[in-house]
Amino acid sequence: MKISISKENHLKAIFHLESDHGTVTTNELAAALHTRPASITDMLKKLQKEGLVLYERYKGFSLSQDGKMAAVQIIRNHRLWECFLVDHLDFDWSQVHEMAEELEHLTSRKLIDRLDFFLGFPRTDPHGDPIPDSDGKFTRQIAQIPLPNLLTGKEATVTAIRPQTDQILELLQHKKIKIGTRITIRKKFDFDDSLEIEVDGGASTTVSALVAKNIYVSVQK
Amino acid sequence: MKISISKENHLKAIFHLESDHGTVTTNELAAALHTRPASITDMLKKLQKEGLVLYERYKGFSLSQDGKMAAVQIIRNHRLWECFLVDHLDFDWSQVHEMAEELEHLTSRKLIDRLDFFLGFPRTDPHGDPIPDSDGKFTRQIAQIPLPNLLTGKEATVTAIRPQTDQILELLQHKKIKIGTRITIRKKFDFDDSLEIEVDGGASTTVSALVAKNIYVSVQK
DNA sequence: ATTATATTTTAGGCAAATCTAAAAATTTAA
DNA sequence: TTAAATTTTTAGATTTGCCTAAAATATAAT
Ligand SMILES: [Mn+2]
Ligand SMILES: [Mn+2]
Ligand SMILES: [Mn+2]
Ligand SMILES: [Mn+2]
Repeated sequence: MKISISKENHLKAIFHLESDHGTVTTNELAAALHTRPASITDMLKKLQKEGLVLYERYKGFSLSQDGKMAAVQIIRNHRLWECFLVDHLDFDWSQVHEMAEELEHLTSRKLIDRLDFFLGFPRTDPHGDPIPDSDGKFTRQIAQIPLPNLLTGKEATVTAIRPQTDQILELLQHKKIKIGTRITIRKKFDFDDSLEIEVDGGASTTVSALVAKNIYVSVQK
Repeated sequence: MKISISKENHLKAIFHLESDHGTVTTNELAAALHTRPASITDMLKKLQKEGLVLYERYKGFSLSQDGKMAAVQIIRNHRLWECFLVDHLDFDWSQVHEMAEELEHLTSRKLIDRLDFFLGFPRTDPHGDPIPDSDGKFTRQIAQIPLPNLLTGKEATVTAIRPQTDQILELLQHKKIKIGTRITIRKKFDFDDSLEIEVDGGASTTVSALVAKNIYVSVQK
């Protein structure tokens, strides 16, 4: 009935890779989990026996419905704990991932549901990623676009940074940009695709095309 | 360097049994951990090799200084998480132990120290047990006595319930007695050693000798 | 002081999760 | 369409944490 921590990590990784590029391979999964392809094959056979993945040797694999549900639950745990760490223990988003990697495996369903209540049912984690509800349903996310696609002069809210590296975090922290920050593009420079932006209706600053591409914003709400 | 969850559980159990009756035996430890004596011997050999216990075959064993420090750290984690669960997630003390049993094994020292801060550096957990500080030092506890030893008419504060079973908790919950409750003995009945007590300066109630013996109180503070 | 009882340890095994090296299957390229 | 390269799987080990059954040791009772 209860899934081991290692199995949970495998299911979660499959889920993420599947969401990203529709399909997963043994090698990719091994890389994602810092393990070896042979170990993945071993684990896959066990997960299949438990009905958590559909697997045919040499042909590929994917999560079963049960596997998907299990994965989503862990992702929910992970993201809710990240909220707790950032909002209440005052960590910043670059630090919380590791800790959440452990916290996500706690087995009490009631604990996580109460935590959700305590946090006020947040809809996204500190990185802007959506948090599924207790039944595993992701609420429709508000449409988000990469910052370079935003029309000049139109105000928008930062909803995600992706991918989240320590380096971009450091840069954005310095420029006072985070999830929830309001941004308006003042000027687009065709020369290098850098942008001059206004941050929270105050000072202006310039970001490179690379930085801009990693910032996702939403014009609604 | 890092101690496995199972080893942490062993160290903690040894610590508790040692504190209780000064010494621990293989059988006791096996019972406490719901495992077999042979498994204890195996584990003891490993813990000795790592310098966490002092062990001589057939002669007995005890925690080394390192082992003691590790155990205290886990106990700190356990009790701080119990505080969080009761004070912020609104669980009651009978429910938190299991969850804390998992939470205590999280590896981030910084996490637990921030949690401590978030909680306001509590000195005892919801069961009245003392919480060591980040360096593993237990602050001197205020003197506590079993309720039957309290003088009639002298007001005191409930500081602990021991042992904590679900049954006594249920009873005390019904009578609105918990850690921090103020109690004054109004009458001691010699016939069965039951006590008539006043709870929080309000209504009076009667508790049996057995119940009274499990309630610890402090007159100071 | 023997003998009986209880405790503790060894011997041998098993399941989970990993690994390396080698074999098998698939995919890509010539 | 065969050969080469890549991917995936098997075979065989290892480590950790636990088990049962049997042997060793210590303790208690005649
Ligand atoms: Mn994890
Ligand atoms: Mn996240
Ligand atoms: Mn535990
Ligand atoms: Mn406690």
